[in-house]
Amino acid sequence: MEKQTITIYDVAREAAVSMATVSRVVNGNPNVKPATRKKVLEVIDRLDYRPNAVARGLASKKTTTVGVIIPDVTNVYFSSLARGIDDVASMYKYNIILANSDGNPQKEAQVLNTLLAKQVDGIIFMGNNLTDELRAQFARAKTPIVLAGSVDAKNEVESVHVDYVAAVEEAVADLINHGNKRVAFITGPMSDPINGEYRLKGYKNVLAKHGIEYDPDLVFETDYSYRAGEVLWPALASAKATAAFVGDDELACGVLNGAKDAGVKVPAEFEIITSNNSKLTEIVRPQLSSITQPLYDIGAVSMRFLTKMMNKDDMSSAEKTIELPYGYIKRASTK
Amino acid sequence: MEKQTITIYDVAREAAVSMATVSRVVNGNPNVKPATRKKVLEVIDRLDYRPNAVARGLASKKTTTVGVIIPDVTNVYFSSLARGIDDVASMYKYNIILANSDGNPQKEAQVLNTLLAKQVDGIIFMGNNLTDELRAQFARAKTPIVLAGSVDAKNEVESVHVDYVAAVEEAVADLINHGNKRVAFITGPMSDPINGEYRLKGYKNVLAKHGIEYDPDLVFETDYSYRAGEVLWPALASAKATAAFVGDDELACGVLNGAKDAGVKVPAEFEIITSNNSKLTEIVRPQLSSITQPLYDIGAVSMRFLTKMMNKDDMSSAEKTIELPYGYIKRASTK
DNA sequence: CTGAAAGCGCTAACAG
DNA sequence: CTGTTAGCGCTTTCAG
Repeated sequence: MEKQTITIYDVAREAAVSMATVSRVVNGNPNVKPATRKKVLEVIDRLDYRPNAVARGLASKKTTTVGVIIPDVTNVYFSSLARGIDDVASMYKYNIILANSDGNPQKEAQVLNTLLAKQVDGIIFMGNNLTDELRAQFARAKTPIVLAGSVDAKNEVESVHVDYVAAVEEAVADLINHGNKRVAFITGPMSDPINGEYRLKGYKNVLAKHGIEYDPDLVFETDYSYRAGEVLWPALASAKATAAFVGDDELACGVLNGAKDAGVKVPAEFEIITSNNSKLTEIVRPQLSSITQPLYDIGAVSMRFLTKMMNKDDMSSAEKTIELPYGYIKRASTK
Repeated sequence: MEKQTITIYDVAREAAVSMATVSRVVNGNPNVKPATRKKVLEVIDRLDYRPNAVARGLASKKTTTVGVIIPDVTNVYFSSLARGIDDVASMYKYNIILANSDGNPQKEAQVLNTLLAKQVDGIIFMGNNLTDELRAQFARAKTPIVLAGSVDAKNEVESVHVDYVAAVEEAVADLINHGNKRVAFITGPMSDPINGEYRLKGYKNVLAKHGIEYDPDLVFETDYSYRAGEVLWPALASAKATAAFVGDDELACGVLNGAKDAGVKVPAEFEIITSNNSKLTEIVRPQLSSITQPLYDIGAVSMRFLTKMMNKDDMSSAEKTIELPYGYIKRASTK
């Protein structure tokens, strides 16, 4: 019942060379005579030798694995990022340790700790709200970190995302150009700077640009759920909103269905623009017009960025923030 | 610029004890005098010492990380399982290395290899179709493995899932009881035994039980996509189907919308039952009746199962297969 | 209850 | 081009 692990030493003995040589061929070091390389390779194959990555990690101080902190894999927004991350990670021979945090600062801190204990070479963080404590922990850790699809309000840690301000400006401007004077602003928690800072700023900007006064009654802060949107209609109606910008697709589907269930015609009587262009936007009827974000790419670029940071210790020259282009797709929920 | 890592040795020196003692307190070994424990703890705290999990892994031959092979995190079915897995994993102090395989046998084999190289303590595999080669690789590896929400047609590998045969029987029986004589069977690839073997068997069973002849024209093998379902209506119509069992929610949404767009009334003229009860079922109109599977629980139970396997080497007594109960929820897409 | 010492399997100088 | 020799940081007997 023993777990007869065969080691580099076994290979060395069988091939009648030193461990160093075996190590060299395993790591593709060119300084090995083709003949001996061939011999070693044969033995490796015969013995079915598989290098122990843990030992290698201890000796080389590199684990070729990166930690990924995600609020919830079940959320398509984040899982899309995660997919992008994993794809380029494996492209660069890295593996991903995935940990759900529920956006809970306590869990995030805890997870970050075990990730560091496991000696990950880098970390990708997705989270709505970067607390000061966490930022401090990041600073202390000498491990490269990048925020994916998230922002650091204080801009201290590197990140990749889209220009949320501009995206919202464009969306809301469209709504206003359709004649809407009262456009609702519906998002998740304002504690997330994406909502409370950038998107809101964009919203206010366009309003000002069009000489419309900002009315707090048109701002709805909810959580990111279908249900939250579904029950929102009465409130929207009494606020006399005739259109809405929504910060999340699931939430938008709820708003849409809530309105429809109340007999409201979309887009004739009420227009909706959502933010993530996930599959949901095409599944509901009418299909939702949406800001488009290159979710997969944000993940992919984040990981690519991280690989660069993990290679050179000198990143001083590079920008801390990478902004990817957003877009807009018109569907049937707007005129 | 140096990465001043502080080790167990530093702690030992500062606390004026041996490494062994430090190790004991770190690992909660009771054989330490409270006084010395306290002293060590203080030093650990003062030095901000964090045990190196890699070194620990090498010495103890346990990494407290398990590998998770998933077709695509972006798919809600699988990400739900993954969430369940991660939650109980972290409950047991394990971390997850998550790797996407796209259900591609080659990638699966490759990923499995690197997972083993990284000395994971166990593996959870989600995949549609377990090839013989992979099964062989599993057998060779001395690492515990369990299939989550997936089946091994040959029943050699431990797994947890629902009774697919019975679930489909129930769903289709319901449709037949509503007077439907021609019920379509729409699923993803038949190469997945869940579809080609279990579900299809369930479908045929009920048909037989109700004296209805099996008609291959009513069987639609597509891929798991919204689009695939959307374009299916013409074929369904010409096959004279009046109801359908669908093996995937996204696919079902496509079928539903395709039918609706063709002016078909659901459920009056066409009934639909889908299989995974994901959020999608509640977002479309009419909402979809669905078989319910405890996805999160399947993941959670799989991981729990795995922890048991990782602890005792003796698993001979236990069942290889854990079957979780499925359910059925009636919504508006059936009469 | 505590310490000494031998590795875990591999990489990385450093010689040659 | 190849071998020797130290470790990497921690766990784990084995003594005492």
